[in-house]
Amino acid sequence: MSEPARNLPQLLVQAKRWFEDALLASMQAAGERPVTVPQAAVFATLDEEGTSISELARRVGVTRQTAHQAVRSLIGMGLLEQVPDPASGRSSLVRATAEGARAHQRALATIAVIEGVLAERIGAATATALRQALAAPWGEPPLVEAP
Amino acid sequence: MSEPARNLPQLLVQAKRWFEDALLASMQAAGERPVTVPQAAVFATLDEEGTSISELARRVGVTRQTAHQAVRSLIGMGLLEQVPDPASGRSSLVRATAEGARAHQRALATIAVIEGVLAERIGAATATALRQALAAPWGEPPLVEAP
DNA sequence: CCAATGTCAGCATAACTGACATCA
DNA sequence: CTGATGTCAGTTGTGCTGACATTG
Repeated sequence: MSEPARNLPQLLVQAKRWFEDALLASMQAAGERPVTVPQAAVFATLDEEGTSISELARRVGVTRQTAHQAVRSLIGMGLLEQVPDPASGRSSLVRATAEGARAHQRALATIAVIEGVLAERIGAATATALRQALAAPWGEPPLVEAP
Repeated sequence: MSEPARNLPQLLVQAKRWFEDALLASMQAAGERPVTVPQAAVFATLDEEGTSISELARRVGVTRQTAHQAVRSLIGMGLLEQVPDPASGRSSLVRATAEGARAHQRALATIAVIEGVLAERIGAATATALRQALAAPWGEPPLVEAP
Protein backbone atom coordinates (compact mmCIF):
# COMPACT_ATOMS: atom_id res chain seq x y z
CA MET A 1 0.00 0.00 0.00
CA SER A 2 1.53 3.20 1.22
CA GLU A 3 4.39 2.72 3.64
CA PRO A 4 6.31 -0.47 4.18
CA ALA A 5 5.45 -1.98 7.52
CA ARG A 6 8.55 -2.08 9.66
CA ASN A 7 8.44 -5.05 11.94
CA LEU A 8 7.72 -8.71 11.46
CA PRO A 9 4.31 -8.91 13.13
CA GLN A 10 3.01 -6.16 10.89
CA LEU A 11 4.50 -7.79 7.83
CA LEU A 12 2.87 -11.08 8.74
CA VAL A 13 -0.53 -9.50 9.19
CA GLN A 14 -0.14 -7.76 5.87
CA ALA A 15 0.82 -10.95 4.06
CA LYS A 16 -2.01 -12.91 5.62
CA ARG A 17 -4.52 -10.30 4.58
CA TRP A 18 -3.09 -10.20 1.05
CA PHE A 19 -3.58 -13.92 0.67
CA GLU A 20 -7.04 -14.04 2.20
CA ASP A 21 -8.24 -11.15 0.07
CA ALA A 22 -6.97 -12.79 -3.08
CA LEU A 23 -8.49 -16.15 -2.20
CA LEU A 24 -11.92 -14.96 -1.11
CA ALA A 25 -12.24 -12.48 -3.97
CA SER A 26 -11.17 -15.07 -6.53
CA MET A 27 -13.56 -17.68 -5.19
CA GLN A 28 -16.41 -15.25 -5.22
CA ALA A 29 -15.55 -14.07 -8.71
CA ALA A 30 -15.68 -17.69 -9.79
CA GLY A 31 -19.27 -17.81 -8.63
CA GLU A 32 -18.68 -19.75 -5.42
CA ARG A 33 -20.74 -19.15 -2.36
CA PRO A 34 -19.11 -16.46 -0.23
CA VAL A 35 -17.23 -18.23 2.53
CA THR A 36 -15.95 -16.46 5.63
CA VAL A 37 -12.40 -16.77 6.83
CA PRO A 38 -13.06 -19.07 9.80
CA GLN A 39 -15.25 -21.28 7.65
CA ALA A 40 -12.42 -21.54 5.17
CA ALA A 41 -10.06 -22.47 8.00
CA VAL A 42 -12.24 -25.38 9.07
CA PHE A 43 -12.60 -26.42 5.49
CA ALA A 44 -8.89 -26.41 4.92
CA THR A 45 -8.15 -28.77 7.80
CA LEU A 46 -10.73 -31.32 6.79
CA ASP A 47 -9.58 -34.69 5.55
CA GLU A 48 -11.13 -37.26 3.29
CA GLU A 49 -12.36 -39.85 5.75
CA GLY A 50 -14.15 -37.33 7.90
CA THR A 51 -13.10 -35.67 11.13
CA SER A 52 -14.73 -35.16 14.48
CA ILE A 53 -15.56 -31.66 15.66
CA SER A 54 -13.19 -31.90 18.59
CA GLU A 55 -10.38 -32.95 16.29
CA LEU A 56 -11.11 -30.06 13.94
CA ALA A 57 -11.04 -27.66 16.85
CA ARG A 58 -7.63 -28.92 17.93
CA ARG A 59 -6.20 -28.52 14.45
CA VAL A 60 -7.53 -25.04 13.87
CA GLY A 61 -6.61 -23.97 17.37
CA VAL A 62 -10.02 -22.92 18.64
CA THR A 63 -12.47 -24.36 21.15
CA ARG A 64 -14.89 -27.16 20.35
CA GLN A 65 -17.76 -24.72 20.54
CA THR A 66 -16.25 -22.37 18.00
CA ALA A 67 -15.54 -25.16 15.59
CA HIS A 68 -19.03 -26.45 16.20
CA GLN A 69 -20.75 -23.32 14.99
CA ALA A 70 -18.47 -22.94 11.98
CA VAL A 71 -19.40 -26.49 11.02
CA ARG A 72 -23.06 -25.76 11.61
CA SER A 73 -23.04 -22.84 9.21
CA LEU A 74 -21.21 -24.88 6.59
CA ILE A 75 -23.76 -27.66 6.97
CA GLY A 76 -26.44 -25.05 6.49
CA MET A 77 -24.77 -24.07 3.25
CA GLY A 78 -24.78 -27.65 2.09
CA LEU A 79 -21.01 -27.96 1.98
CA LEU A 80 -20.56 -30.30 4.91
CA GLU A 81 -22.52 -33.15 6.40
CA GLN A 82 -22.36 -35.06 9.63
CA VAL A 83 -22.46 -38.82 9.80
CA PRO A 84 -22.30 -40.97 12.92
CA ASP A 85 -18.91 -42.45 13.59
CA PRO A 86 -19.15 -46.18 13.02
CA ALA A 87 -16.30 -46.73 15.45
CA SER A 88 -17.72 -44.73 18.32
CA GLY A 89 -21.22 -43.78 19.27
CA ARG A 90 -20.38 -40.54 21.00
CA SER A 91 -18.52 -38.85 18.21
CA SER A 92 -19.78 -38.05 14.76
CA LEU A 93 -17.71 -37.43 11.68
CA VAL A 94 -17.80 -34.26 9.64
CA ARG A 95 -17.36 -34.77 5.92
CA ALA A 96 -17.63 -32.68 2.82
CA THR A 97 -20.67 -33.21 0.64
CA ALA A 98 -20.20 -33.64 -3.10
CA GLU A 99 -20.74 -29.91 -3.49
CA GLY A 100 -18.35 -29.28 -0.63
CA ALA A 101 -15.63 -31.48 -2.07
CA ARG A 102 -15.88 -29.64 -5.36
CA ALA A 103 -15.56 -26.26 -3.66
CA HIS A 104 -12.65 -27.56 -1.63
CA GLN A 105 -10.77 -28.70 -4.71
CA ARG A 106 -11.37 -25.37 -6.32
CA ALA A 107 -10.08 -23.55 -3.27
CA LEU A 108 -6.88 -25.59 -3.26
CA ALA A 109 -6.36 -24.94 -6.96
CA THR A 110 -6.96 -21.24 -6.44
CA ILE A 111 -4.43 -21.12 -3.64
CA ALA A 112 -1.88 -22.76 -5.88
CA VAL A 113 -2.47 -20.20 -8.61
CA ILE A 114 -2.20 -17.31 -6.17
CA GLU A 115 1.05 -18.74 -4.88
CA GLY A 116 2.23 -18.83 -8.48
CA VAL A 117 1.39 -15.19 -8.96
CA LEU A 118 3.30 -14.38 -5.82
CA ALA A 119 6.31 -16.32 -7.06
CA GLU A 120 6.21 -14.35 -10.30
CA ARG A 121 6.15 -11.06 -8.47
CA ILE A 122 8.76 -11.59 -5.78
CA GLY A 123 10.77 -14.28 -7.51
CA ALA A 124 10.55 -18.03 -7.29
CA ALA A 125 13.54 -18.31 -4.99
CA THR A 126 12.13 -15.77 -2.56
CA ALA A 127 8.75 -17.47 -2.55
CA THR A 128 10.36 -20.80 -1.84
CA ALA A 129 12.38 -19.28 0.96
CA LEU A 130 9.21 -17.81 2.42
CA ARG A 131 7.49 -21.17 2.44
CA GLN A 132 10.50 -22.87 3.97
CA ALA A 133 10.85 -20.29 6.70
CA LEU A 134 7.19 -20.55 7.60
CA ALA A 135 7.20 -24.33 7.53
CA ALA A 136 10.22 -24.58 9.80
CA PRO A 137 9.59 -25.65 13.40
CA TRP A 138 9.22 -22.44 15.35
CA GLY A 139 8.55 -24.16 18.62
CA GLU A 140 6.41 -22.63 21.32
CA PRO A 141 5.90 -18.84 21.46
CA PRO A 142 8.70 -17.70 23.76
CA LEU A 143 8.29 -15.62 26.88
CA VAL A 144 11.08 -13.10 26.55
CA GLU A 145 12.28 -10.22 28.65
CA ALA A 146 13.22 -6.98 27.00
CA PRO A 147 16.22 -5.12 28.43
CA MET B 1 2.22 -27.66 17.18
CA SER B 2 0.94 -30.99 16.00
CA GLU B 3 0.62 -31.33 12.25
CA PRO B 4 2.39 -29.24 9.66
CA ALA B 5 -0.01 -26.85 8.01
CA ARG B 6 0.06 -27.50 4.31
CA ASN B 7 -0.62 -24.30 2.45
CA LEU B 8 0.68 -20.77 2.68
CA PRO B 9 -2.41 -19.07 4.12
CA GLN B 10 -2.46 -21.52 7.00
CA LEU B 11 1.24 -21.09 7.58
CA LEU B 12 0.86 -17.33 7.65
CA VAL B 13 -1.97 -17.48 10.16
CA GLN B 14 0.10 -19.78 12.32
CA ALA B 15 3.14 -17.51 12.18
CA LYS B 16 1.10 -14.43 12.99
CA ARG B 17 -0.46 -16.11 15.99
CA TRP B 18 2.93 -17.30 17.18
CA PHE B 19 4.29 -13.77 17.15
CA GLU B 20 1.25 -12.16 18.72
CA ASP B 21 1.15 -14.72 21.50
CA ALA B 22 4.79 -14.22 22.28
CA LEU B 23 4.50 -10.43 22.26
CA LEU B 24 1.36 -10.08 24.35
CA ALA B 25 2.44 -12.72 26.84
CA SER B 26 5.88 -11.17 27.23
CA MET B 27 4.50 -7.67 27.67
CA GLN B 28 2.05 -8.87 30.27
CA ALA B 29 4.73 -10.85 32.06
CA ALA B 30 6.77 -7.67 32.20
CA GLY B 31 3.96 -6.03 34.13
CA GLU B 32 2.60 -3.94 31.29
CA ARG B 33 -1.08 -3.21 31.00
CA PRO B 34 -2.77 -5.91 28.93
CA VAL B 35 -3.19 -4.57 25.42
CA THR B 36 -5.47 -6.15 22.86
CA VAL B 37 -4.27 -7.03 19.39
CA PRO B 38 -6.02 -4.19 17.56
CA GLN B 39 -4.79 -1.71 20.13
CA ALA B 40 -1.29 -2.93 19.55
CA ALA B 41 -1.77 -2.51 15.82
CA VAL B 42 -2.74 1.14 16.19
CA PHE B 43 0.13 1.66 18.54
CA ALA B 44 2.61 0.16 16.15
CA THR B 45 1.71 2.48 13.29
CA LEU B 46 1.99 5.61 15.34
CA ASP B 47 4.76 8.05 14.59
CA GLU B 48 6.55 10.64 16.66
CA GLU B 49 4.93 13.85 15.50
CA GLY B 50 1.42 12.54 15.97
CA THR B 51 -1.02 11.13 13.47
CA SER B 52 -4.64 11.82 12.62
CA ILE B 53 -7.23 9.12 13.19
CA SER B 54 -8.06 8.91 9.50
CA GLU B 55 -4.41 8.43 8.67
CA LEU B 56 -4.08 5.71 11.31
CA ALA B 57 -7.11 3.95 9.89
CA ARG B 58 -5.58 3.96 6.43
CA ARG B 59 -2.31 2.51 7.65
CA VAL B 60 -3.85 -0.24 9.71
CA GLY B 61 -6.36 -1.01 7.00
CA VAL B 62 -9.58 -0.51 8.94
CA THR B 63 -12.33 2.11 8.88
CA ARG B 64 -12.04 5.46 10.63
CA GLN B 65 -14.66 4.34 13.11
CA THR B 66 -12.75 1.23 14.08
CA ALA B 67 -9.53 3.16 14.54
CA HIS B 68 -11.46 5.74 16.47
CA GLN B 69 -12.62 3.37 19.16
CA ALA B 70 -9.23 1.71 19.47
CA VAL B 71 -7.74 5.15 20.05
CA ARG B 72 -10.46 5.97 22.56
CA SER B 73 -9.69 2.92 24.64
CA LEU B 74 -5.99 3.68 24.54
CA ILE B 75 -6.66 7.25 25.64
CA GLY B 76 -8.73 5.81 28.47
CA MET B 77 -5.69 3.78 29.51
CA GLY B 78 -3.54 6.86 29.51
CA LEU B 79 -1.26 5.69 26.74
CA LEU B 80 -2.39 8.13 24.05
CA GLU B 81 -3.55 11.70 23.97
CA GLN B 82 -5.22 13.89 21.42
CA VAL B 83 -4.02 17.37 20.62
CA PRO B 84 -5.49 19.76 18.07
CA ASP B 85 -3.60 19.90 14.81
CA PRO B 86 -1.91 23.31 14.60
CA ALA B 87 -1.97 23.09 10.81
CA SER B 88 -5.63 22.26 10.42
CA GLY B 89 -8.66 22.93 12.55
CA ARG B 90 -10.64 19.94 11.50
CA SER B 91 -8.15 17.24 12.28
CA SER B 92 -6.56 16.43 15.59
CA LEU B 93 -3.34 14.58 16.17
CA VAL B 94 -3.01 11.42 18.19
CA ARG B 95 0.22 11.14 20.13
CA ALA B 96 1.66 8.84 22.73
CA THR B 97 1.82 10.12 26.29
CA ALA B 98 5.05 9.74 28.25
CA GLU B 99 3.70 6.50 29.65
CA GLY B 100 2.64 5.47 26.16
CA ALA B 101 6.02 6.20 24.63
CA ARG B 102 7.68 4.10 27.29
CA ALA B 103 5.35 1.17 26.60
CA HIS B 104 5.92 1.61 22.90
CA GLN B 105 9.68 1.44 23.26
CA ARG B 106 9.36 -1.64 25.37
CA ALA B 107 7.12 -3.29 22.78
CA LEU B 108 9.64 -2.59 20.03
CA ALA B 109 12.46 -3.98 22.14
CA THR B 110 10.40 -7.07 22.93
CA ILE B 111 9.67 -7.64 19.26
CA ALA B 112 13.35 -7.45 18.50
CA VAL B 113 14.13 -10.03 21.17
CA ILE B 114 11.42 -12.37 19.91
CA GLU B 115 12.79 -12.04 16.42
CA GLY B 116 16.16 -12.97 17.82
CA VAL B 117 14.72 -16.09 19.41
CA LEU B 118 13.16 -16.99 16.10
CA ALA B 119 16.48 -16.54 14.31
CA GLU B 120 18.11 -18.84 16.84
CA ARG B 121 15.52 -21.52 16.27
CA ILE B 122 15.16 -21.53 12.51
CA GLY B 123 18.56 -20.11 11.65
CA ALA B 124 19.65 -16.56 11.02
CA ALA B 125 19.70 -17.00 7.26
CA THR B 126 16.18 -18.38 7.19
CA ALA B 127 14.90 -15.58 9.40
CA THR B 128 16.50 -13.00 7.16
CA ALA B 129 14.99 -14.64 4.12
CA LEU B 130 11.60 -14.57 5.80
CA ARG B 131 11.85 -10.88 6.47
CA GLN B 132 13.00 -10.15 2.96
CA ALA B 133 10.21 -12.15 1.37
CA LEU B 134 7.59 -10.42 3.48
CA ALA B 135 9.04 -6.99 2.87
CA ALA B 136 9.13 -7.45 -0.90
CA PRO B 137 6.49 -5.60 -2.92
CA TRP B 138 3.67 -8.09 -3.35
CA GLY B 139 1.47 -5.67 -5.26
CA GLU B 140 -2.29 -5.83 -5.11
CA PRO B 141 -4.05 -9.08 -4.18
CA PRO B 142 -4.64 -10.74 -7.53
CA LEU B 143 -7.96 -11.95 -8.88
CA VAL B 144 -7.08 -15.32 -10.32
CA GLU B 145 -9.03 -18.00 -12.06
CA ALA B 146 -8.45 -21.61 -11.17
CA PRO B 147 -8.54 -24.14 -13.99
C1' DC C 1 -17.02 -42.79 38.34
C1' DC C 2 -14.29 -40.49 34.96
C1' DA C 3 -12.98 -38.53 30.59
C1' DA C 4 -14.18 -37.16 26.09
C1' DT C 5 -17.61 -35.58 22.93
C1' DG C 6 -21.36 -32.86 21.07
C1' DT C 7 -24.53 -29.38 21.96
C1' DC C 8 -27.01 -25.20 23.77
C1' DA C 9 -26.84 -20.79 25.90
C1' DG C 10 -24.98 -16.24 27.17
C1' DC C 11 -21.29 -12.79 26.88
C1' DA C 12 -17.20 -9.96 25.28
C1' DT C 13 -14.78 -8.04 21.67
C1' DA C 14 -13.91 -6.12 17.13
C1' DA C 15 -15.18 -5.11 12.96
C1' DC C 16 -18.56 -3.16 9.97
C1' DT C 17 -22.38 0.39 7.95
C1' DG C 18 -25.20 4.46 8.67
C1' DA C 19 -25.62 9.16 10.01
C1' DC C 20 -24.33 13.72 11.22
C1' DA C 21 -21.74 18.03 12.56
C1' DT C 22 -17.68 20.59 11.44
C1' DC C 23 -14.19 22.83 8.85
C1' DA C 24 -10.88 23.76 4.63
C1' DC D 1 -20.86 23.11 -2.34
C1' DT D 2 -17.86 19.48 -2.00
C1' DG D 3 -14.83 16.60 0.34
C1' DA D 4 -12.40 15.15 4.36
C1' DT D 5 -12.51 14.59 9.19
C1' DG D 6 -14.10 13.25 13.77
C1' DT D 7 -17.74 11.44 16.27
C1' DC D 8 -21.98 8.93 17.83
C1' DA D 9 -24.88 5.43 17.11
C1' DG D 10 -26.55 0.46 15.80
C1' DT D 11 -25.43 -4.19 14.01
C1' DT D 12 -23.11 -8.24 12.69
C1' DG D 13 -19.77 -11.81 13.29
C1' DT D 14 -16.41 -14.37 15.75
C1' DG D 15 -14.64 -16.40 19.64
C1' DC D 16 -14.86 -17.20 24.38
C1' DT D 17 -16.66 -19.39 29.03
C1' DG D 18 -20.32 -21.96 31.39
C1' DA D 19 -23.31 -25.78 31.59
C1' DC D 20 -25.31 -30.17 30.47
C1' DA D 21 -26.51 -34.76 28.34
C1' DT D 22 -24.43 -38.77 26.28
C1' DT D 23 -21.25 -42.39 25.60
C1' DG D 24 -16.98 -45.47 26.18
